[in-house]
Order: sequence, then structure tokens, then C-alpha cells
Amino acid sequence: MSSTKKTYSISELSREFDVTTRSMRFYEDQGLLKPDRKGQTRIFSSKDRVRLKLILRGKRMGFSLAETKELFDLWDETLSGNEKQLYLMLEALARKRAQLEQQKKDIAMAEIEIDAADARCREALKELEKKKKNARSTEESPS
Amino acid sequence: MSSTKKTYSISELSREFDVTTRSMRFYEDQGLLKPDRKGQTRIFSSKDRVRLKLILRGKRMGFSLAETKELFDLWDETLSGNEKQLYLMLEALARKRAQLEQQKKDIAMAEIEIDAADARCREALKELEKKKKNARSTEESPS
DNA sequence: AAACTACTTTACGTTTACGTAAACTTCATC
DNA sequence: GATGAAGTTTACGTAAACGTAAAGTAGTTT
Repeated sequence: MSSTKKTYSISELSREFDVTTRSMRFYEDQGLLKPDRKGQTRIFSSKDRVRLKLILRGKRMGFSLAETKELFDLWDETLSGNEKQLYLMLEALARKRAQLEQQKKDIAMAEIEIDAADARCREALKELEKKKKNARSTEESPS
Repeated sequence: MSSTKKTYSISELSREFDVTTRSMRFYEDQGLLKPDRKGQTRIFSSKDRVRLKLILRGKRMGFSLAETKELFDLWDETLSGNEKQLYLMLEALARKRAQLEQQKKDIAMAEIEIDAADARCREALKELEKKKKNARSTEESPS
């Protein structure tokens, strides 16, 4: 039933996601990743791979490691399956959804402002072009 | 021509945007806000108000103060109006747009995953309900 | 066996974004 | 003129998220 049994070394994942090994060890320290060990060396599962991807996405969205860890932990507890945990998870999901909504609004506003700024820049450039033209034509017909 | 000449006190803006006065002074320290002074006390303009709003929005989107300041500075230089600055600004705007695109993708992915998690939770709850029912019906007919 | 490569732990350093306390000054109010 | 509220500077403290050696291990190549 388990479709993806592949494992990964630390440098493998580090290269794939362009994150330092130092960071990955730090994420493990903080309880966000839980690689197996073969002697000393870390063996990352595809579950770890997914989690790493989620960590990085979270970062891009402005989430702290602690916030991301909270979700991970909650999800793990949820899998253990008692009713209370399930309801807590549903609430957490609803809060995240609200957060995403706020971010979408923020992004939409930012886009509007970027478009406006862009337009103003292009206007200013046009103005400069005009002035150049004028300068040239007065050159061509000197006093 | 200047439509909004209102000014604000530090506590006024602090309340409006729910940010501490300490933070606002810090933003000033970092060169993100430039309130006038009347003796010692800071007088914030509507330009400062807009900037504060942008700072906070930036934070929600995961931007550092330094990144936000870079944009502010670039925009100020752009207003002074030479051609090179205008082109630099257009490039910066393009980069920001790309960043926003990535964030939109991240959010979309997060939404998909949240929906999936939500569905799995509800499924699990249904399963628990079934089990409860079964338990009750076996109670009603004891050995 | 020596060298190289990848990996490890330990531990101190750094930057960012503030919190918090201490000790003023201004200004309005009682 | 004492009190209180809102503001100020100065300065030390802190949590998060790593960076950066320092020194050792484990396996592989020459």
C-alpha cells in the first residue's frame, strides 16, 4: 500500500530545495523533521521530504517555524484519531484559511499598487523622451 | 493640490493599526518612517500613515523591514526623476510581481492541502459516529 | 595507508524585530 | 503647584533562524 518508499540523504534534499544542511539540522532540532539514523547519518523519508517542502512554502508565506510545527504536531495527533483532536484540527484549518484570505487581500492590494507605480514610471519616461526630442530639435536649428 | 494634509500623533496611528509605539519608533530608527518634530514629539504625516500601512502589509506577506525599506528608498529616488532610476524601479517592480506570483501559487497549494485535510477530518469523524452507533445497538441487546 | 568526501556534534556568533525598564520633559487638569 | 497622561531618550534584554568555525567519524578512492 505504501507507494513511495524512497529515502534521501541530507545533501540530496539540500540540493533539491536549495536549503543548507545547517538549516535542515536546525529544523530537525526544532522537531519539524524526524529522519531515521543509520549509525550517525540521517536517512530522510519521503514524508520528511514533503514536510521540508511545506516548511519552505510556509516560510515564503511568512509563517514561523513554530507555526508550521504547530500544524505538523496537530496533524500527527489528529491521525491518532480521537474526536477532540479532530475538532481541534478543523478549527486550526479554519484559522489558516482565514489567514490565507487575508494574505490574498494583501497580495491583491500590493498588485494594484505595483501596477499604479509601473504606470507612473512609464509616464515619467515618456515625459523624459519628449524633453529629449525638444532638446534635439532646438539643436538642429541653432540661433 | 495636496489633498490630505492631516497629521497624526504616535499613539493615534499606534491604535489605528494596532502596533506598539515602540515598533513605530523602531521603524523610524530604521529609516522607514520620517515624522516631523514639534520640539520632541513626533508629528506623522499622511505619507507616514500610508508607509506604516505598507510596512504592516509587507510583514503579513513575509517581507523584512529591509526589503520594504529598499522599495521605499527606490521610490523616493525614482521621484527625483532621472532615467536610470526609473528603469531600476521598473525592474524592482517586475521582481516584486514575480514574488507575488510565487506567493499566489504557494497560497493556492496551501488551500488545496487544507481542503484535503478538512475532508479527511470529516471522514474520520463520520467513521467515529458509525462506531458509536454500533456500540449503542449492541448495548440495547445484551447477551 | 593517505587522502578525499560526506557527514556528524558541539558551541559560540549574528541579524532581525522588537520588549521592557529607568529616568526624563511637556502639557493639561485639579 | 502637585498630579497624571502622553511623550521622549538611553540602554540593556530576548527569541527566532540560522551562519560559521572546530574537531571528529565513516566510508571510498588512489
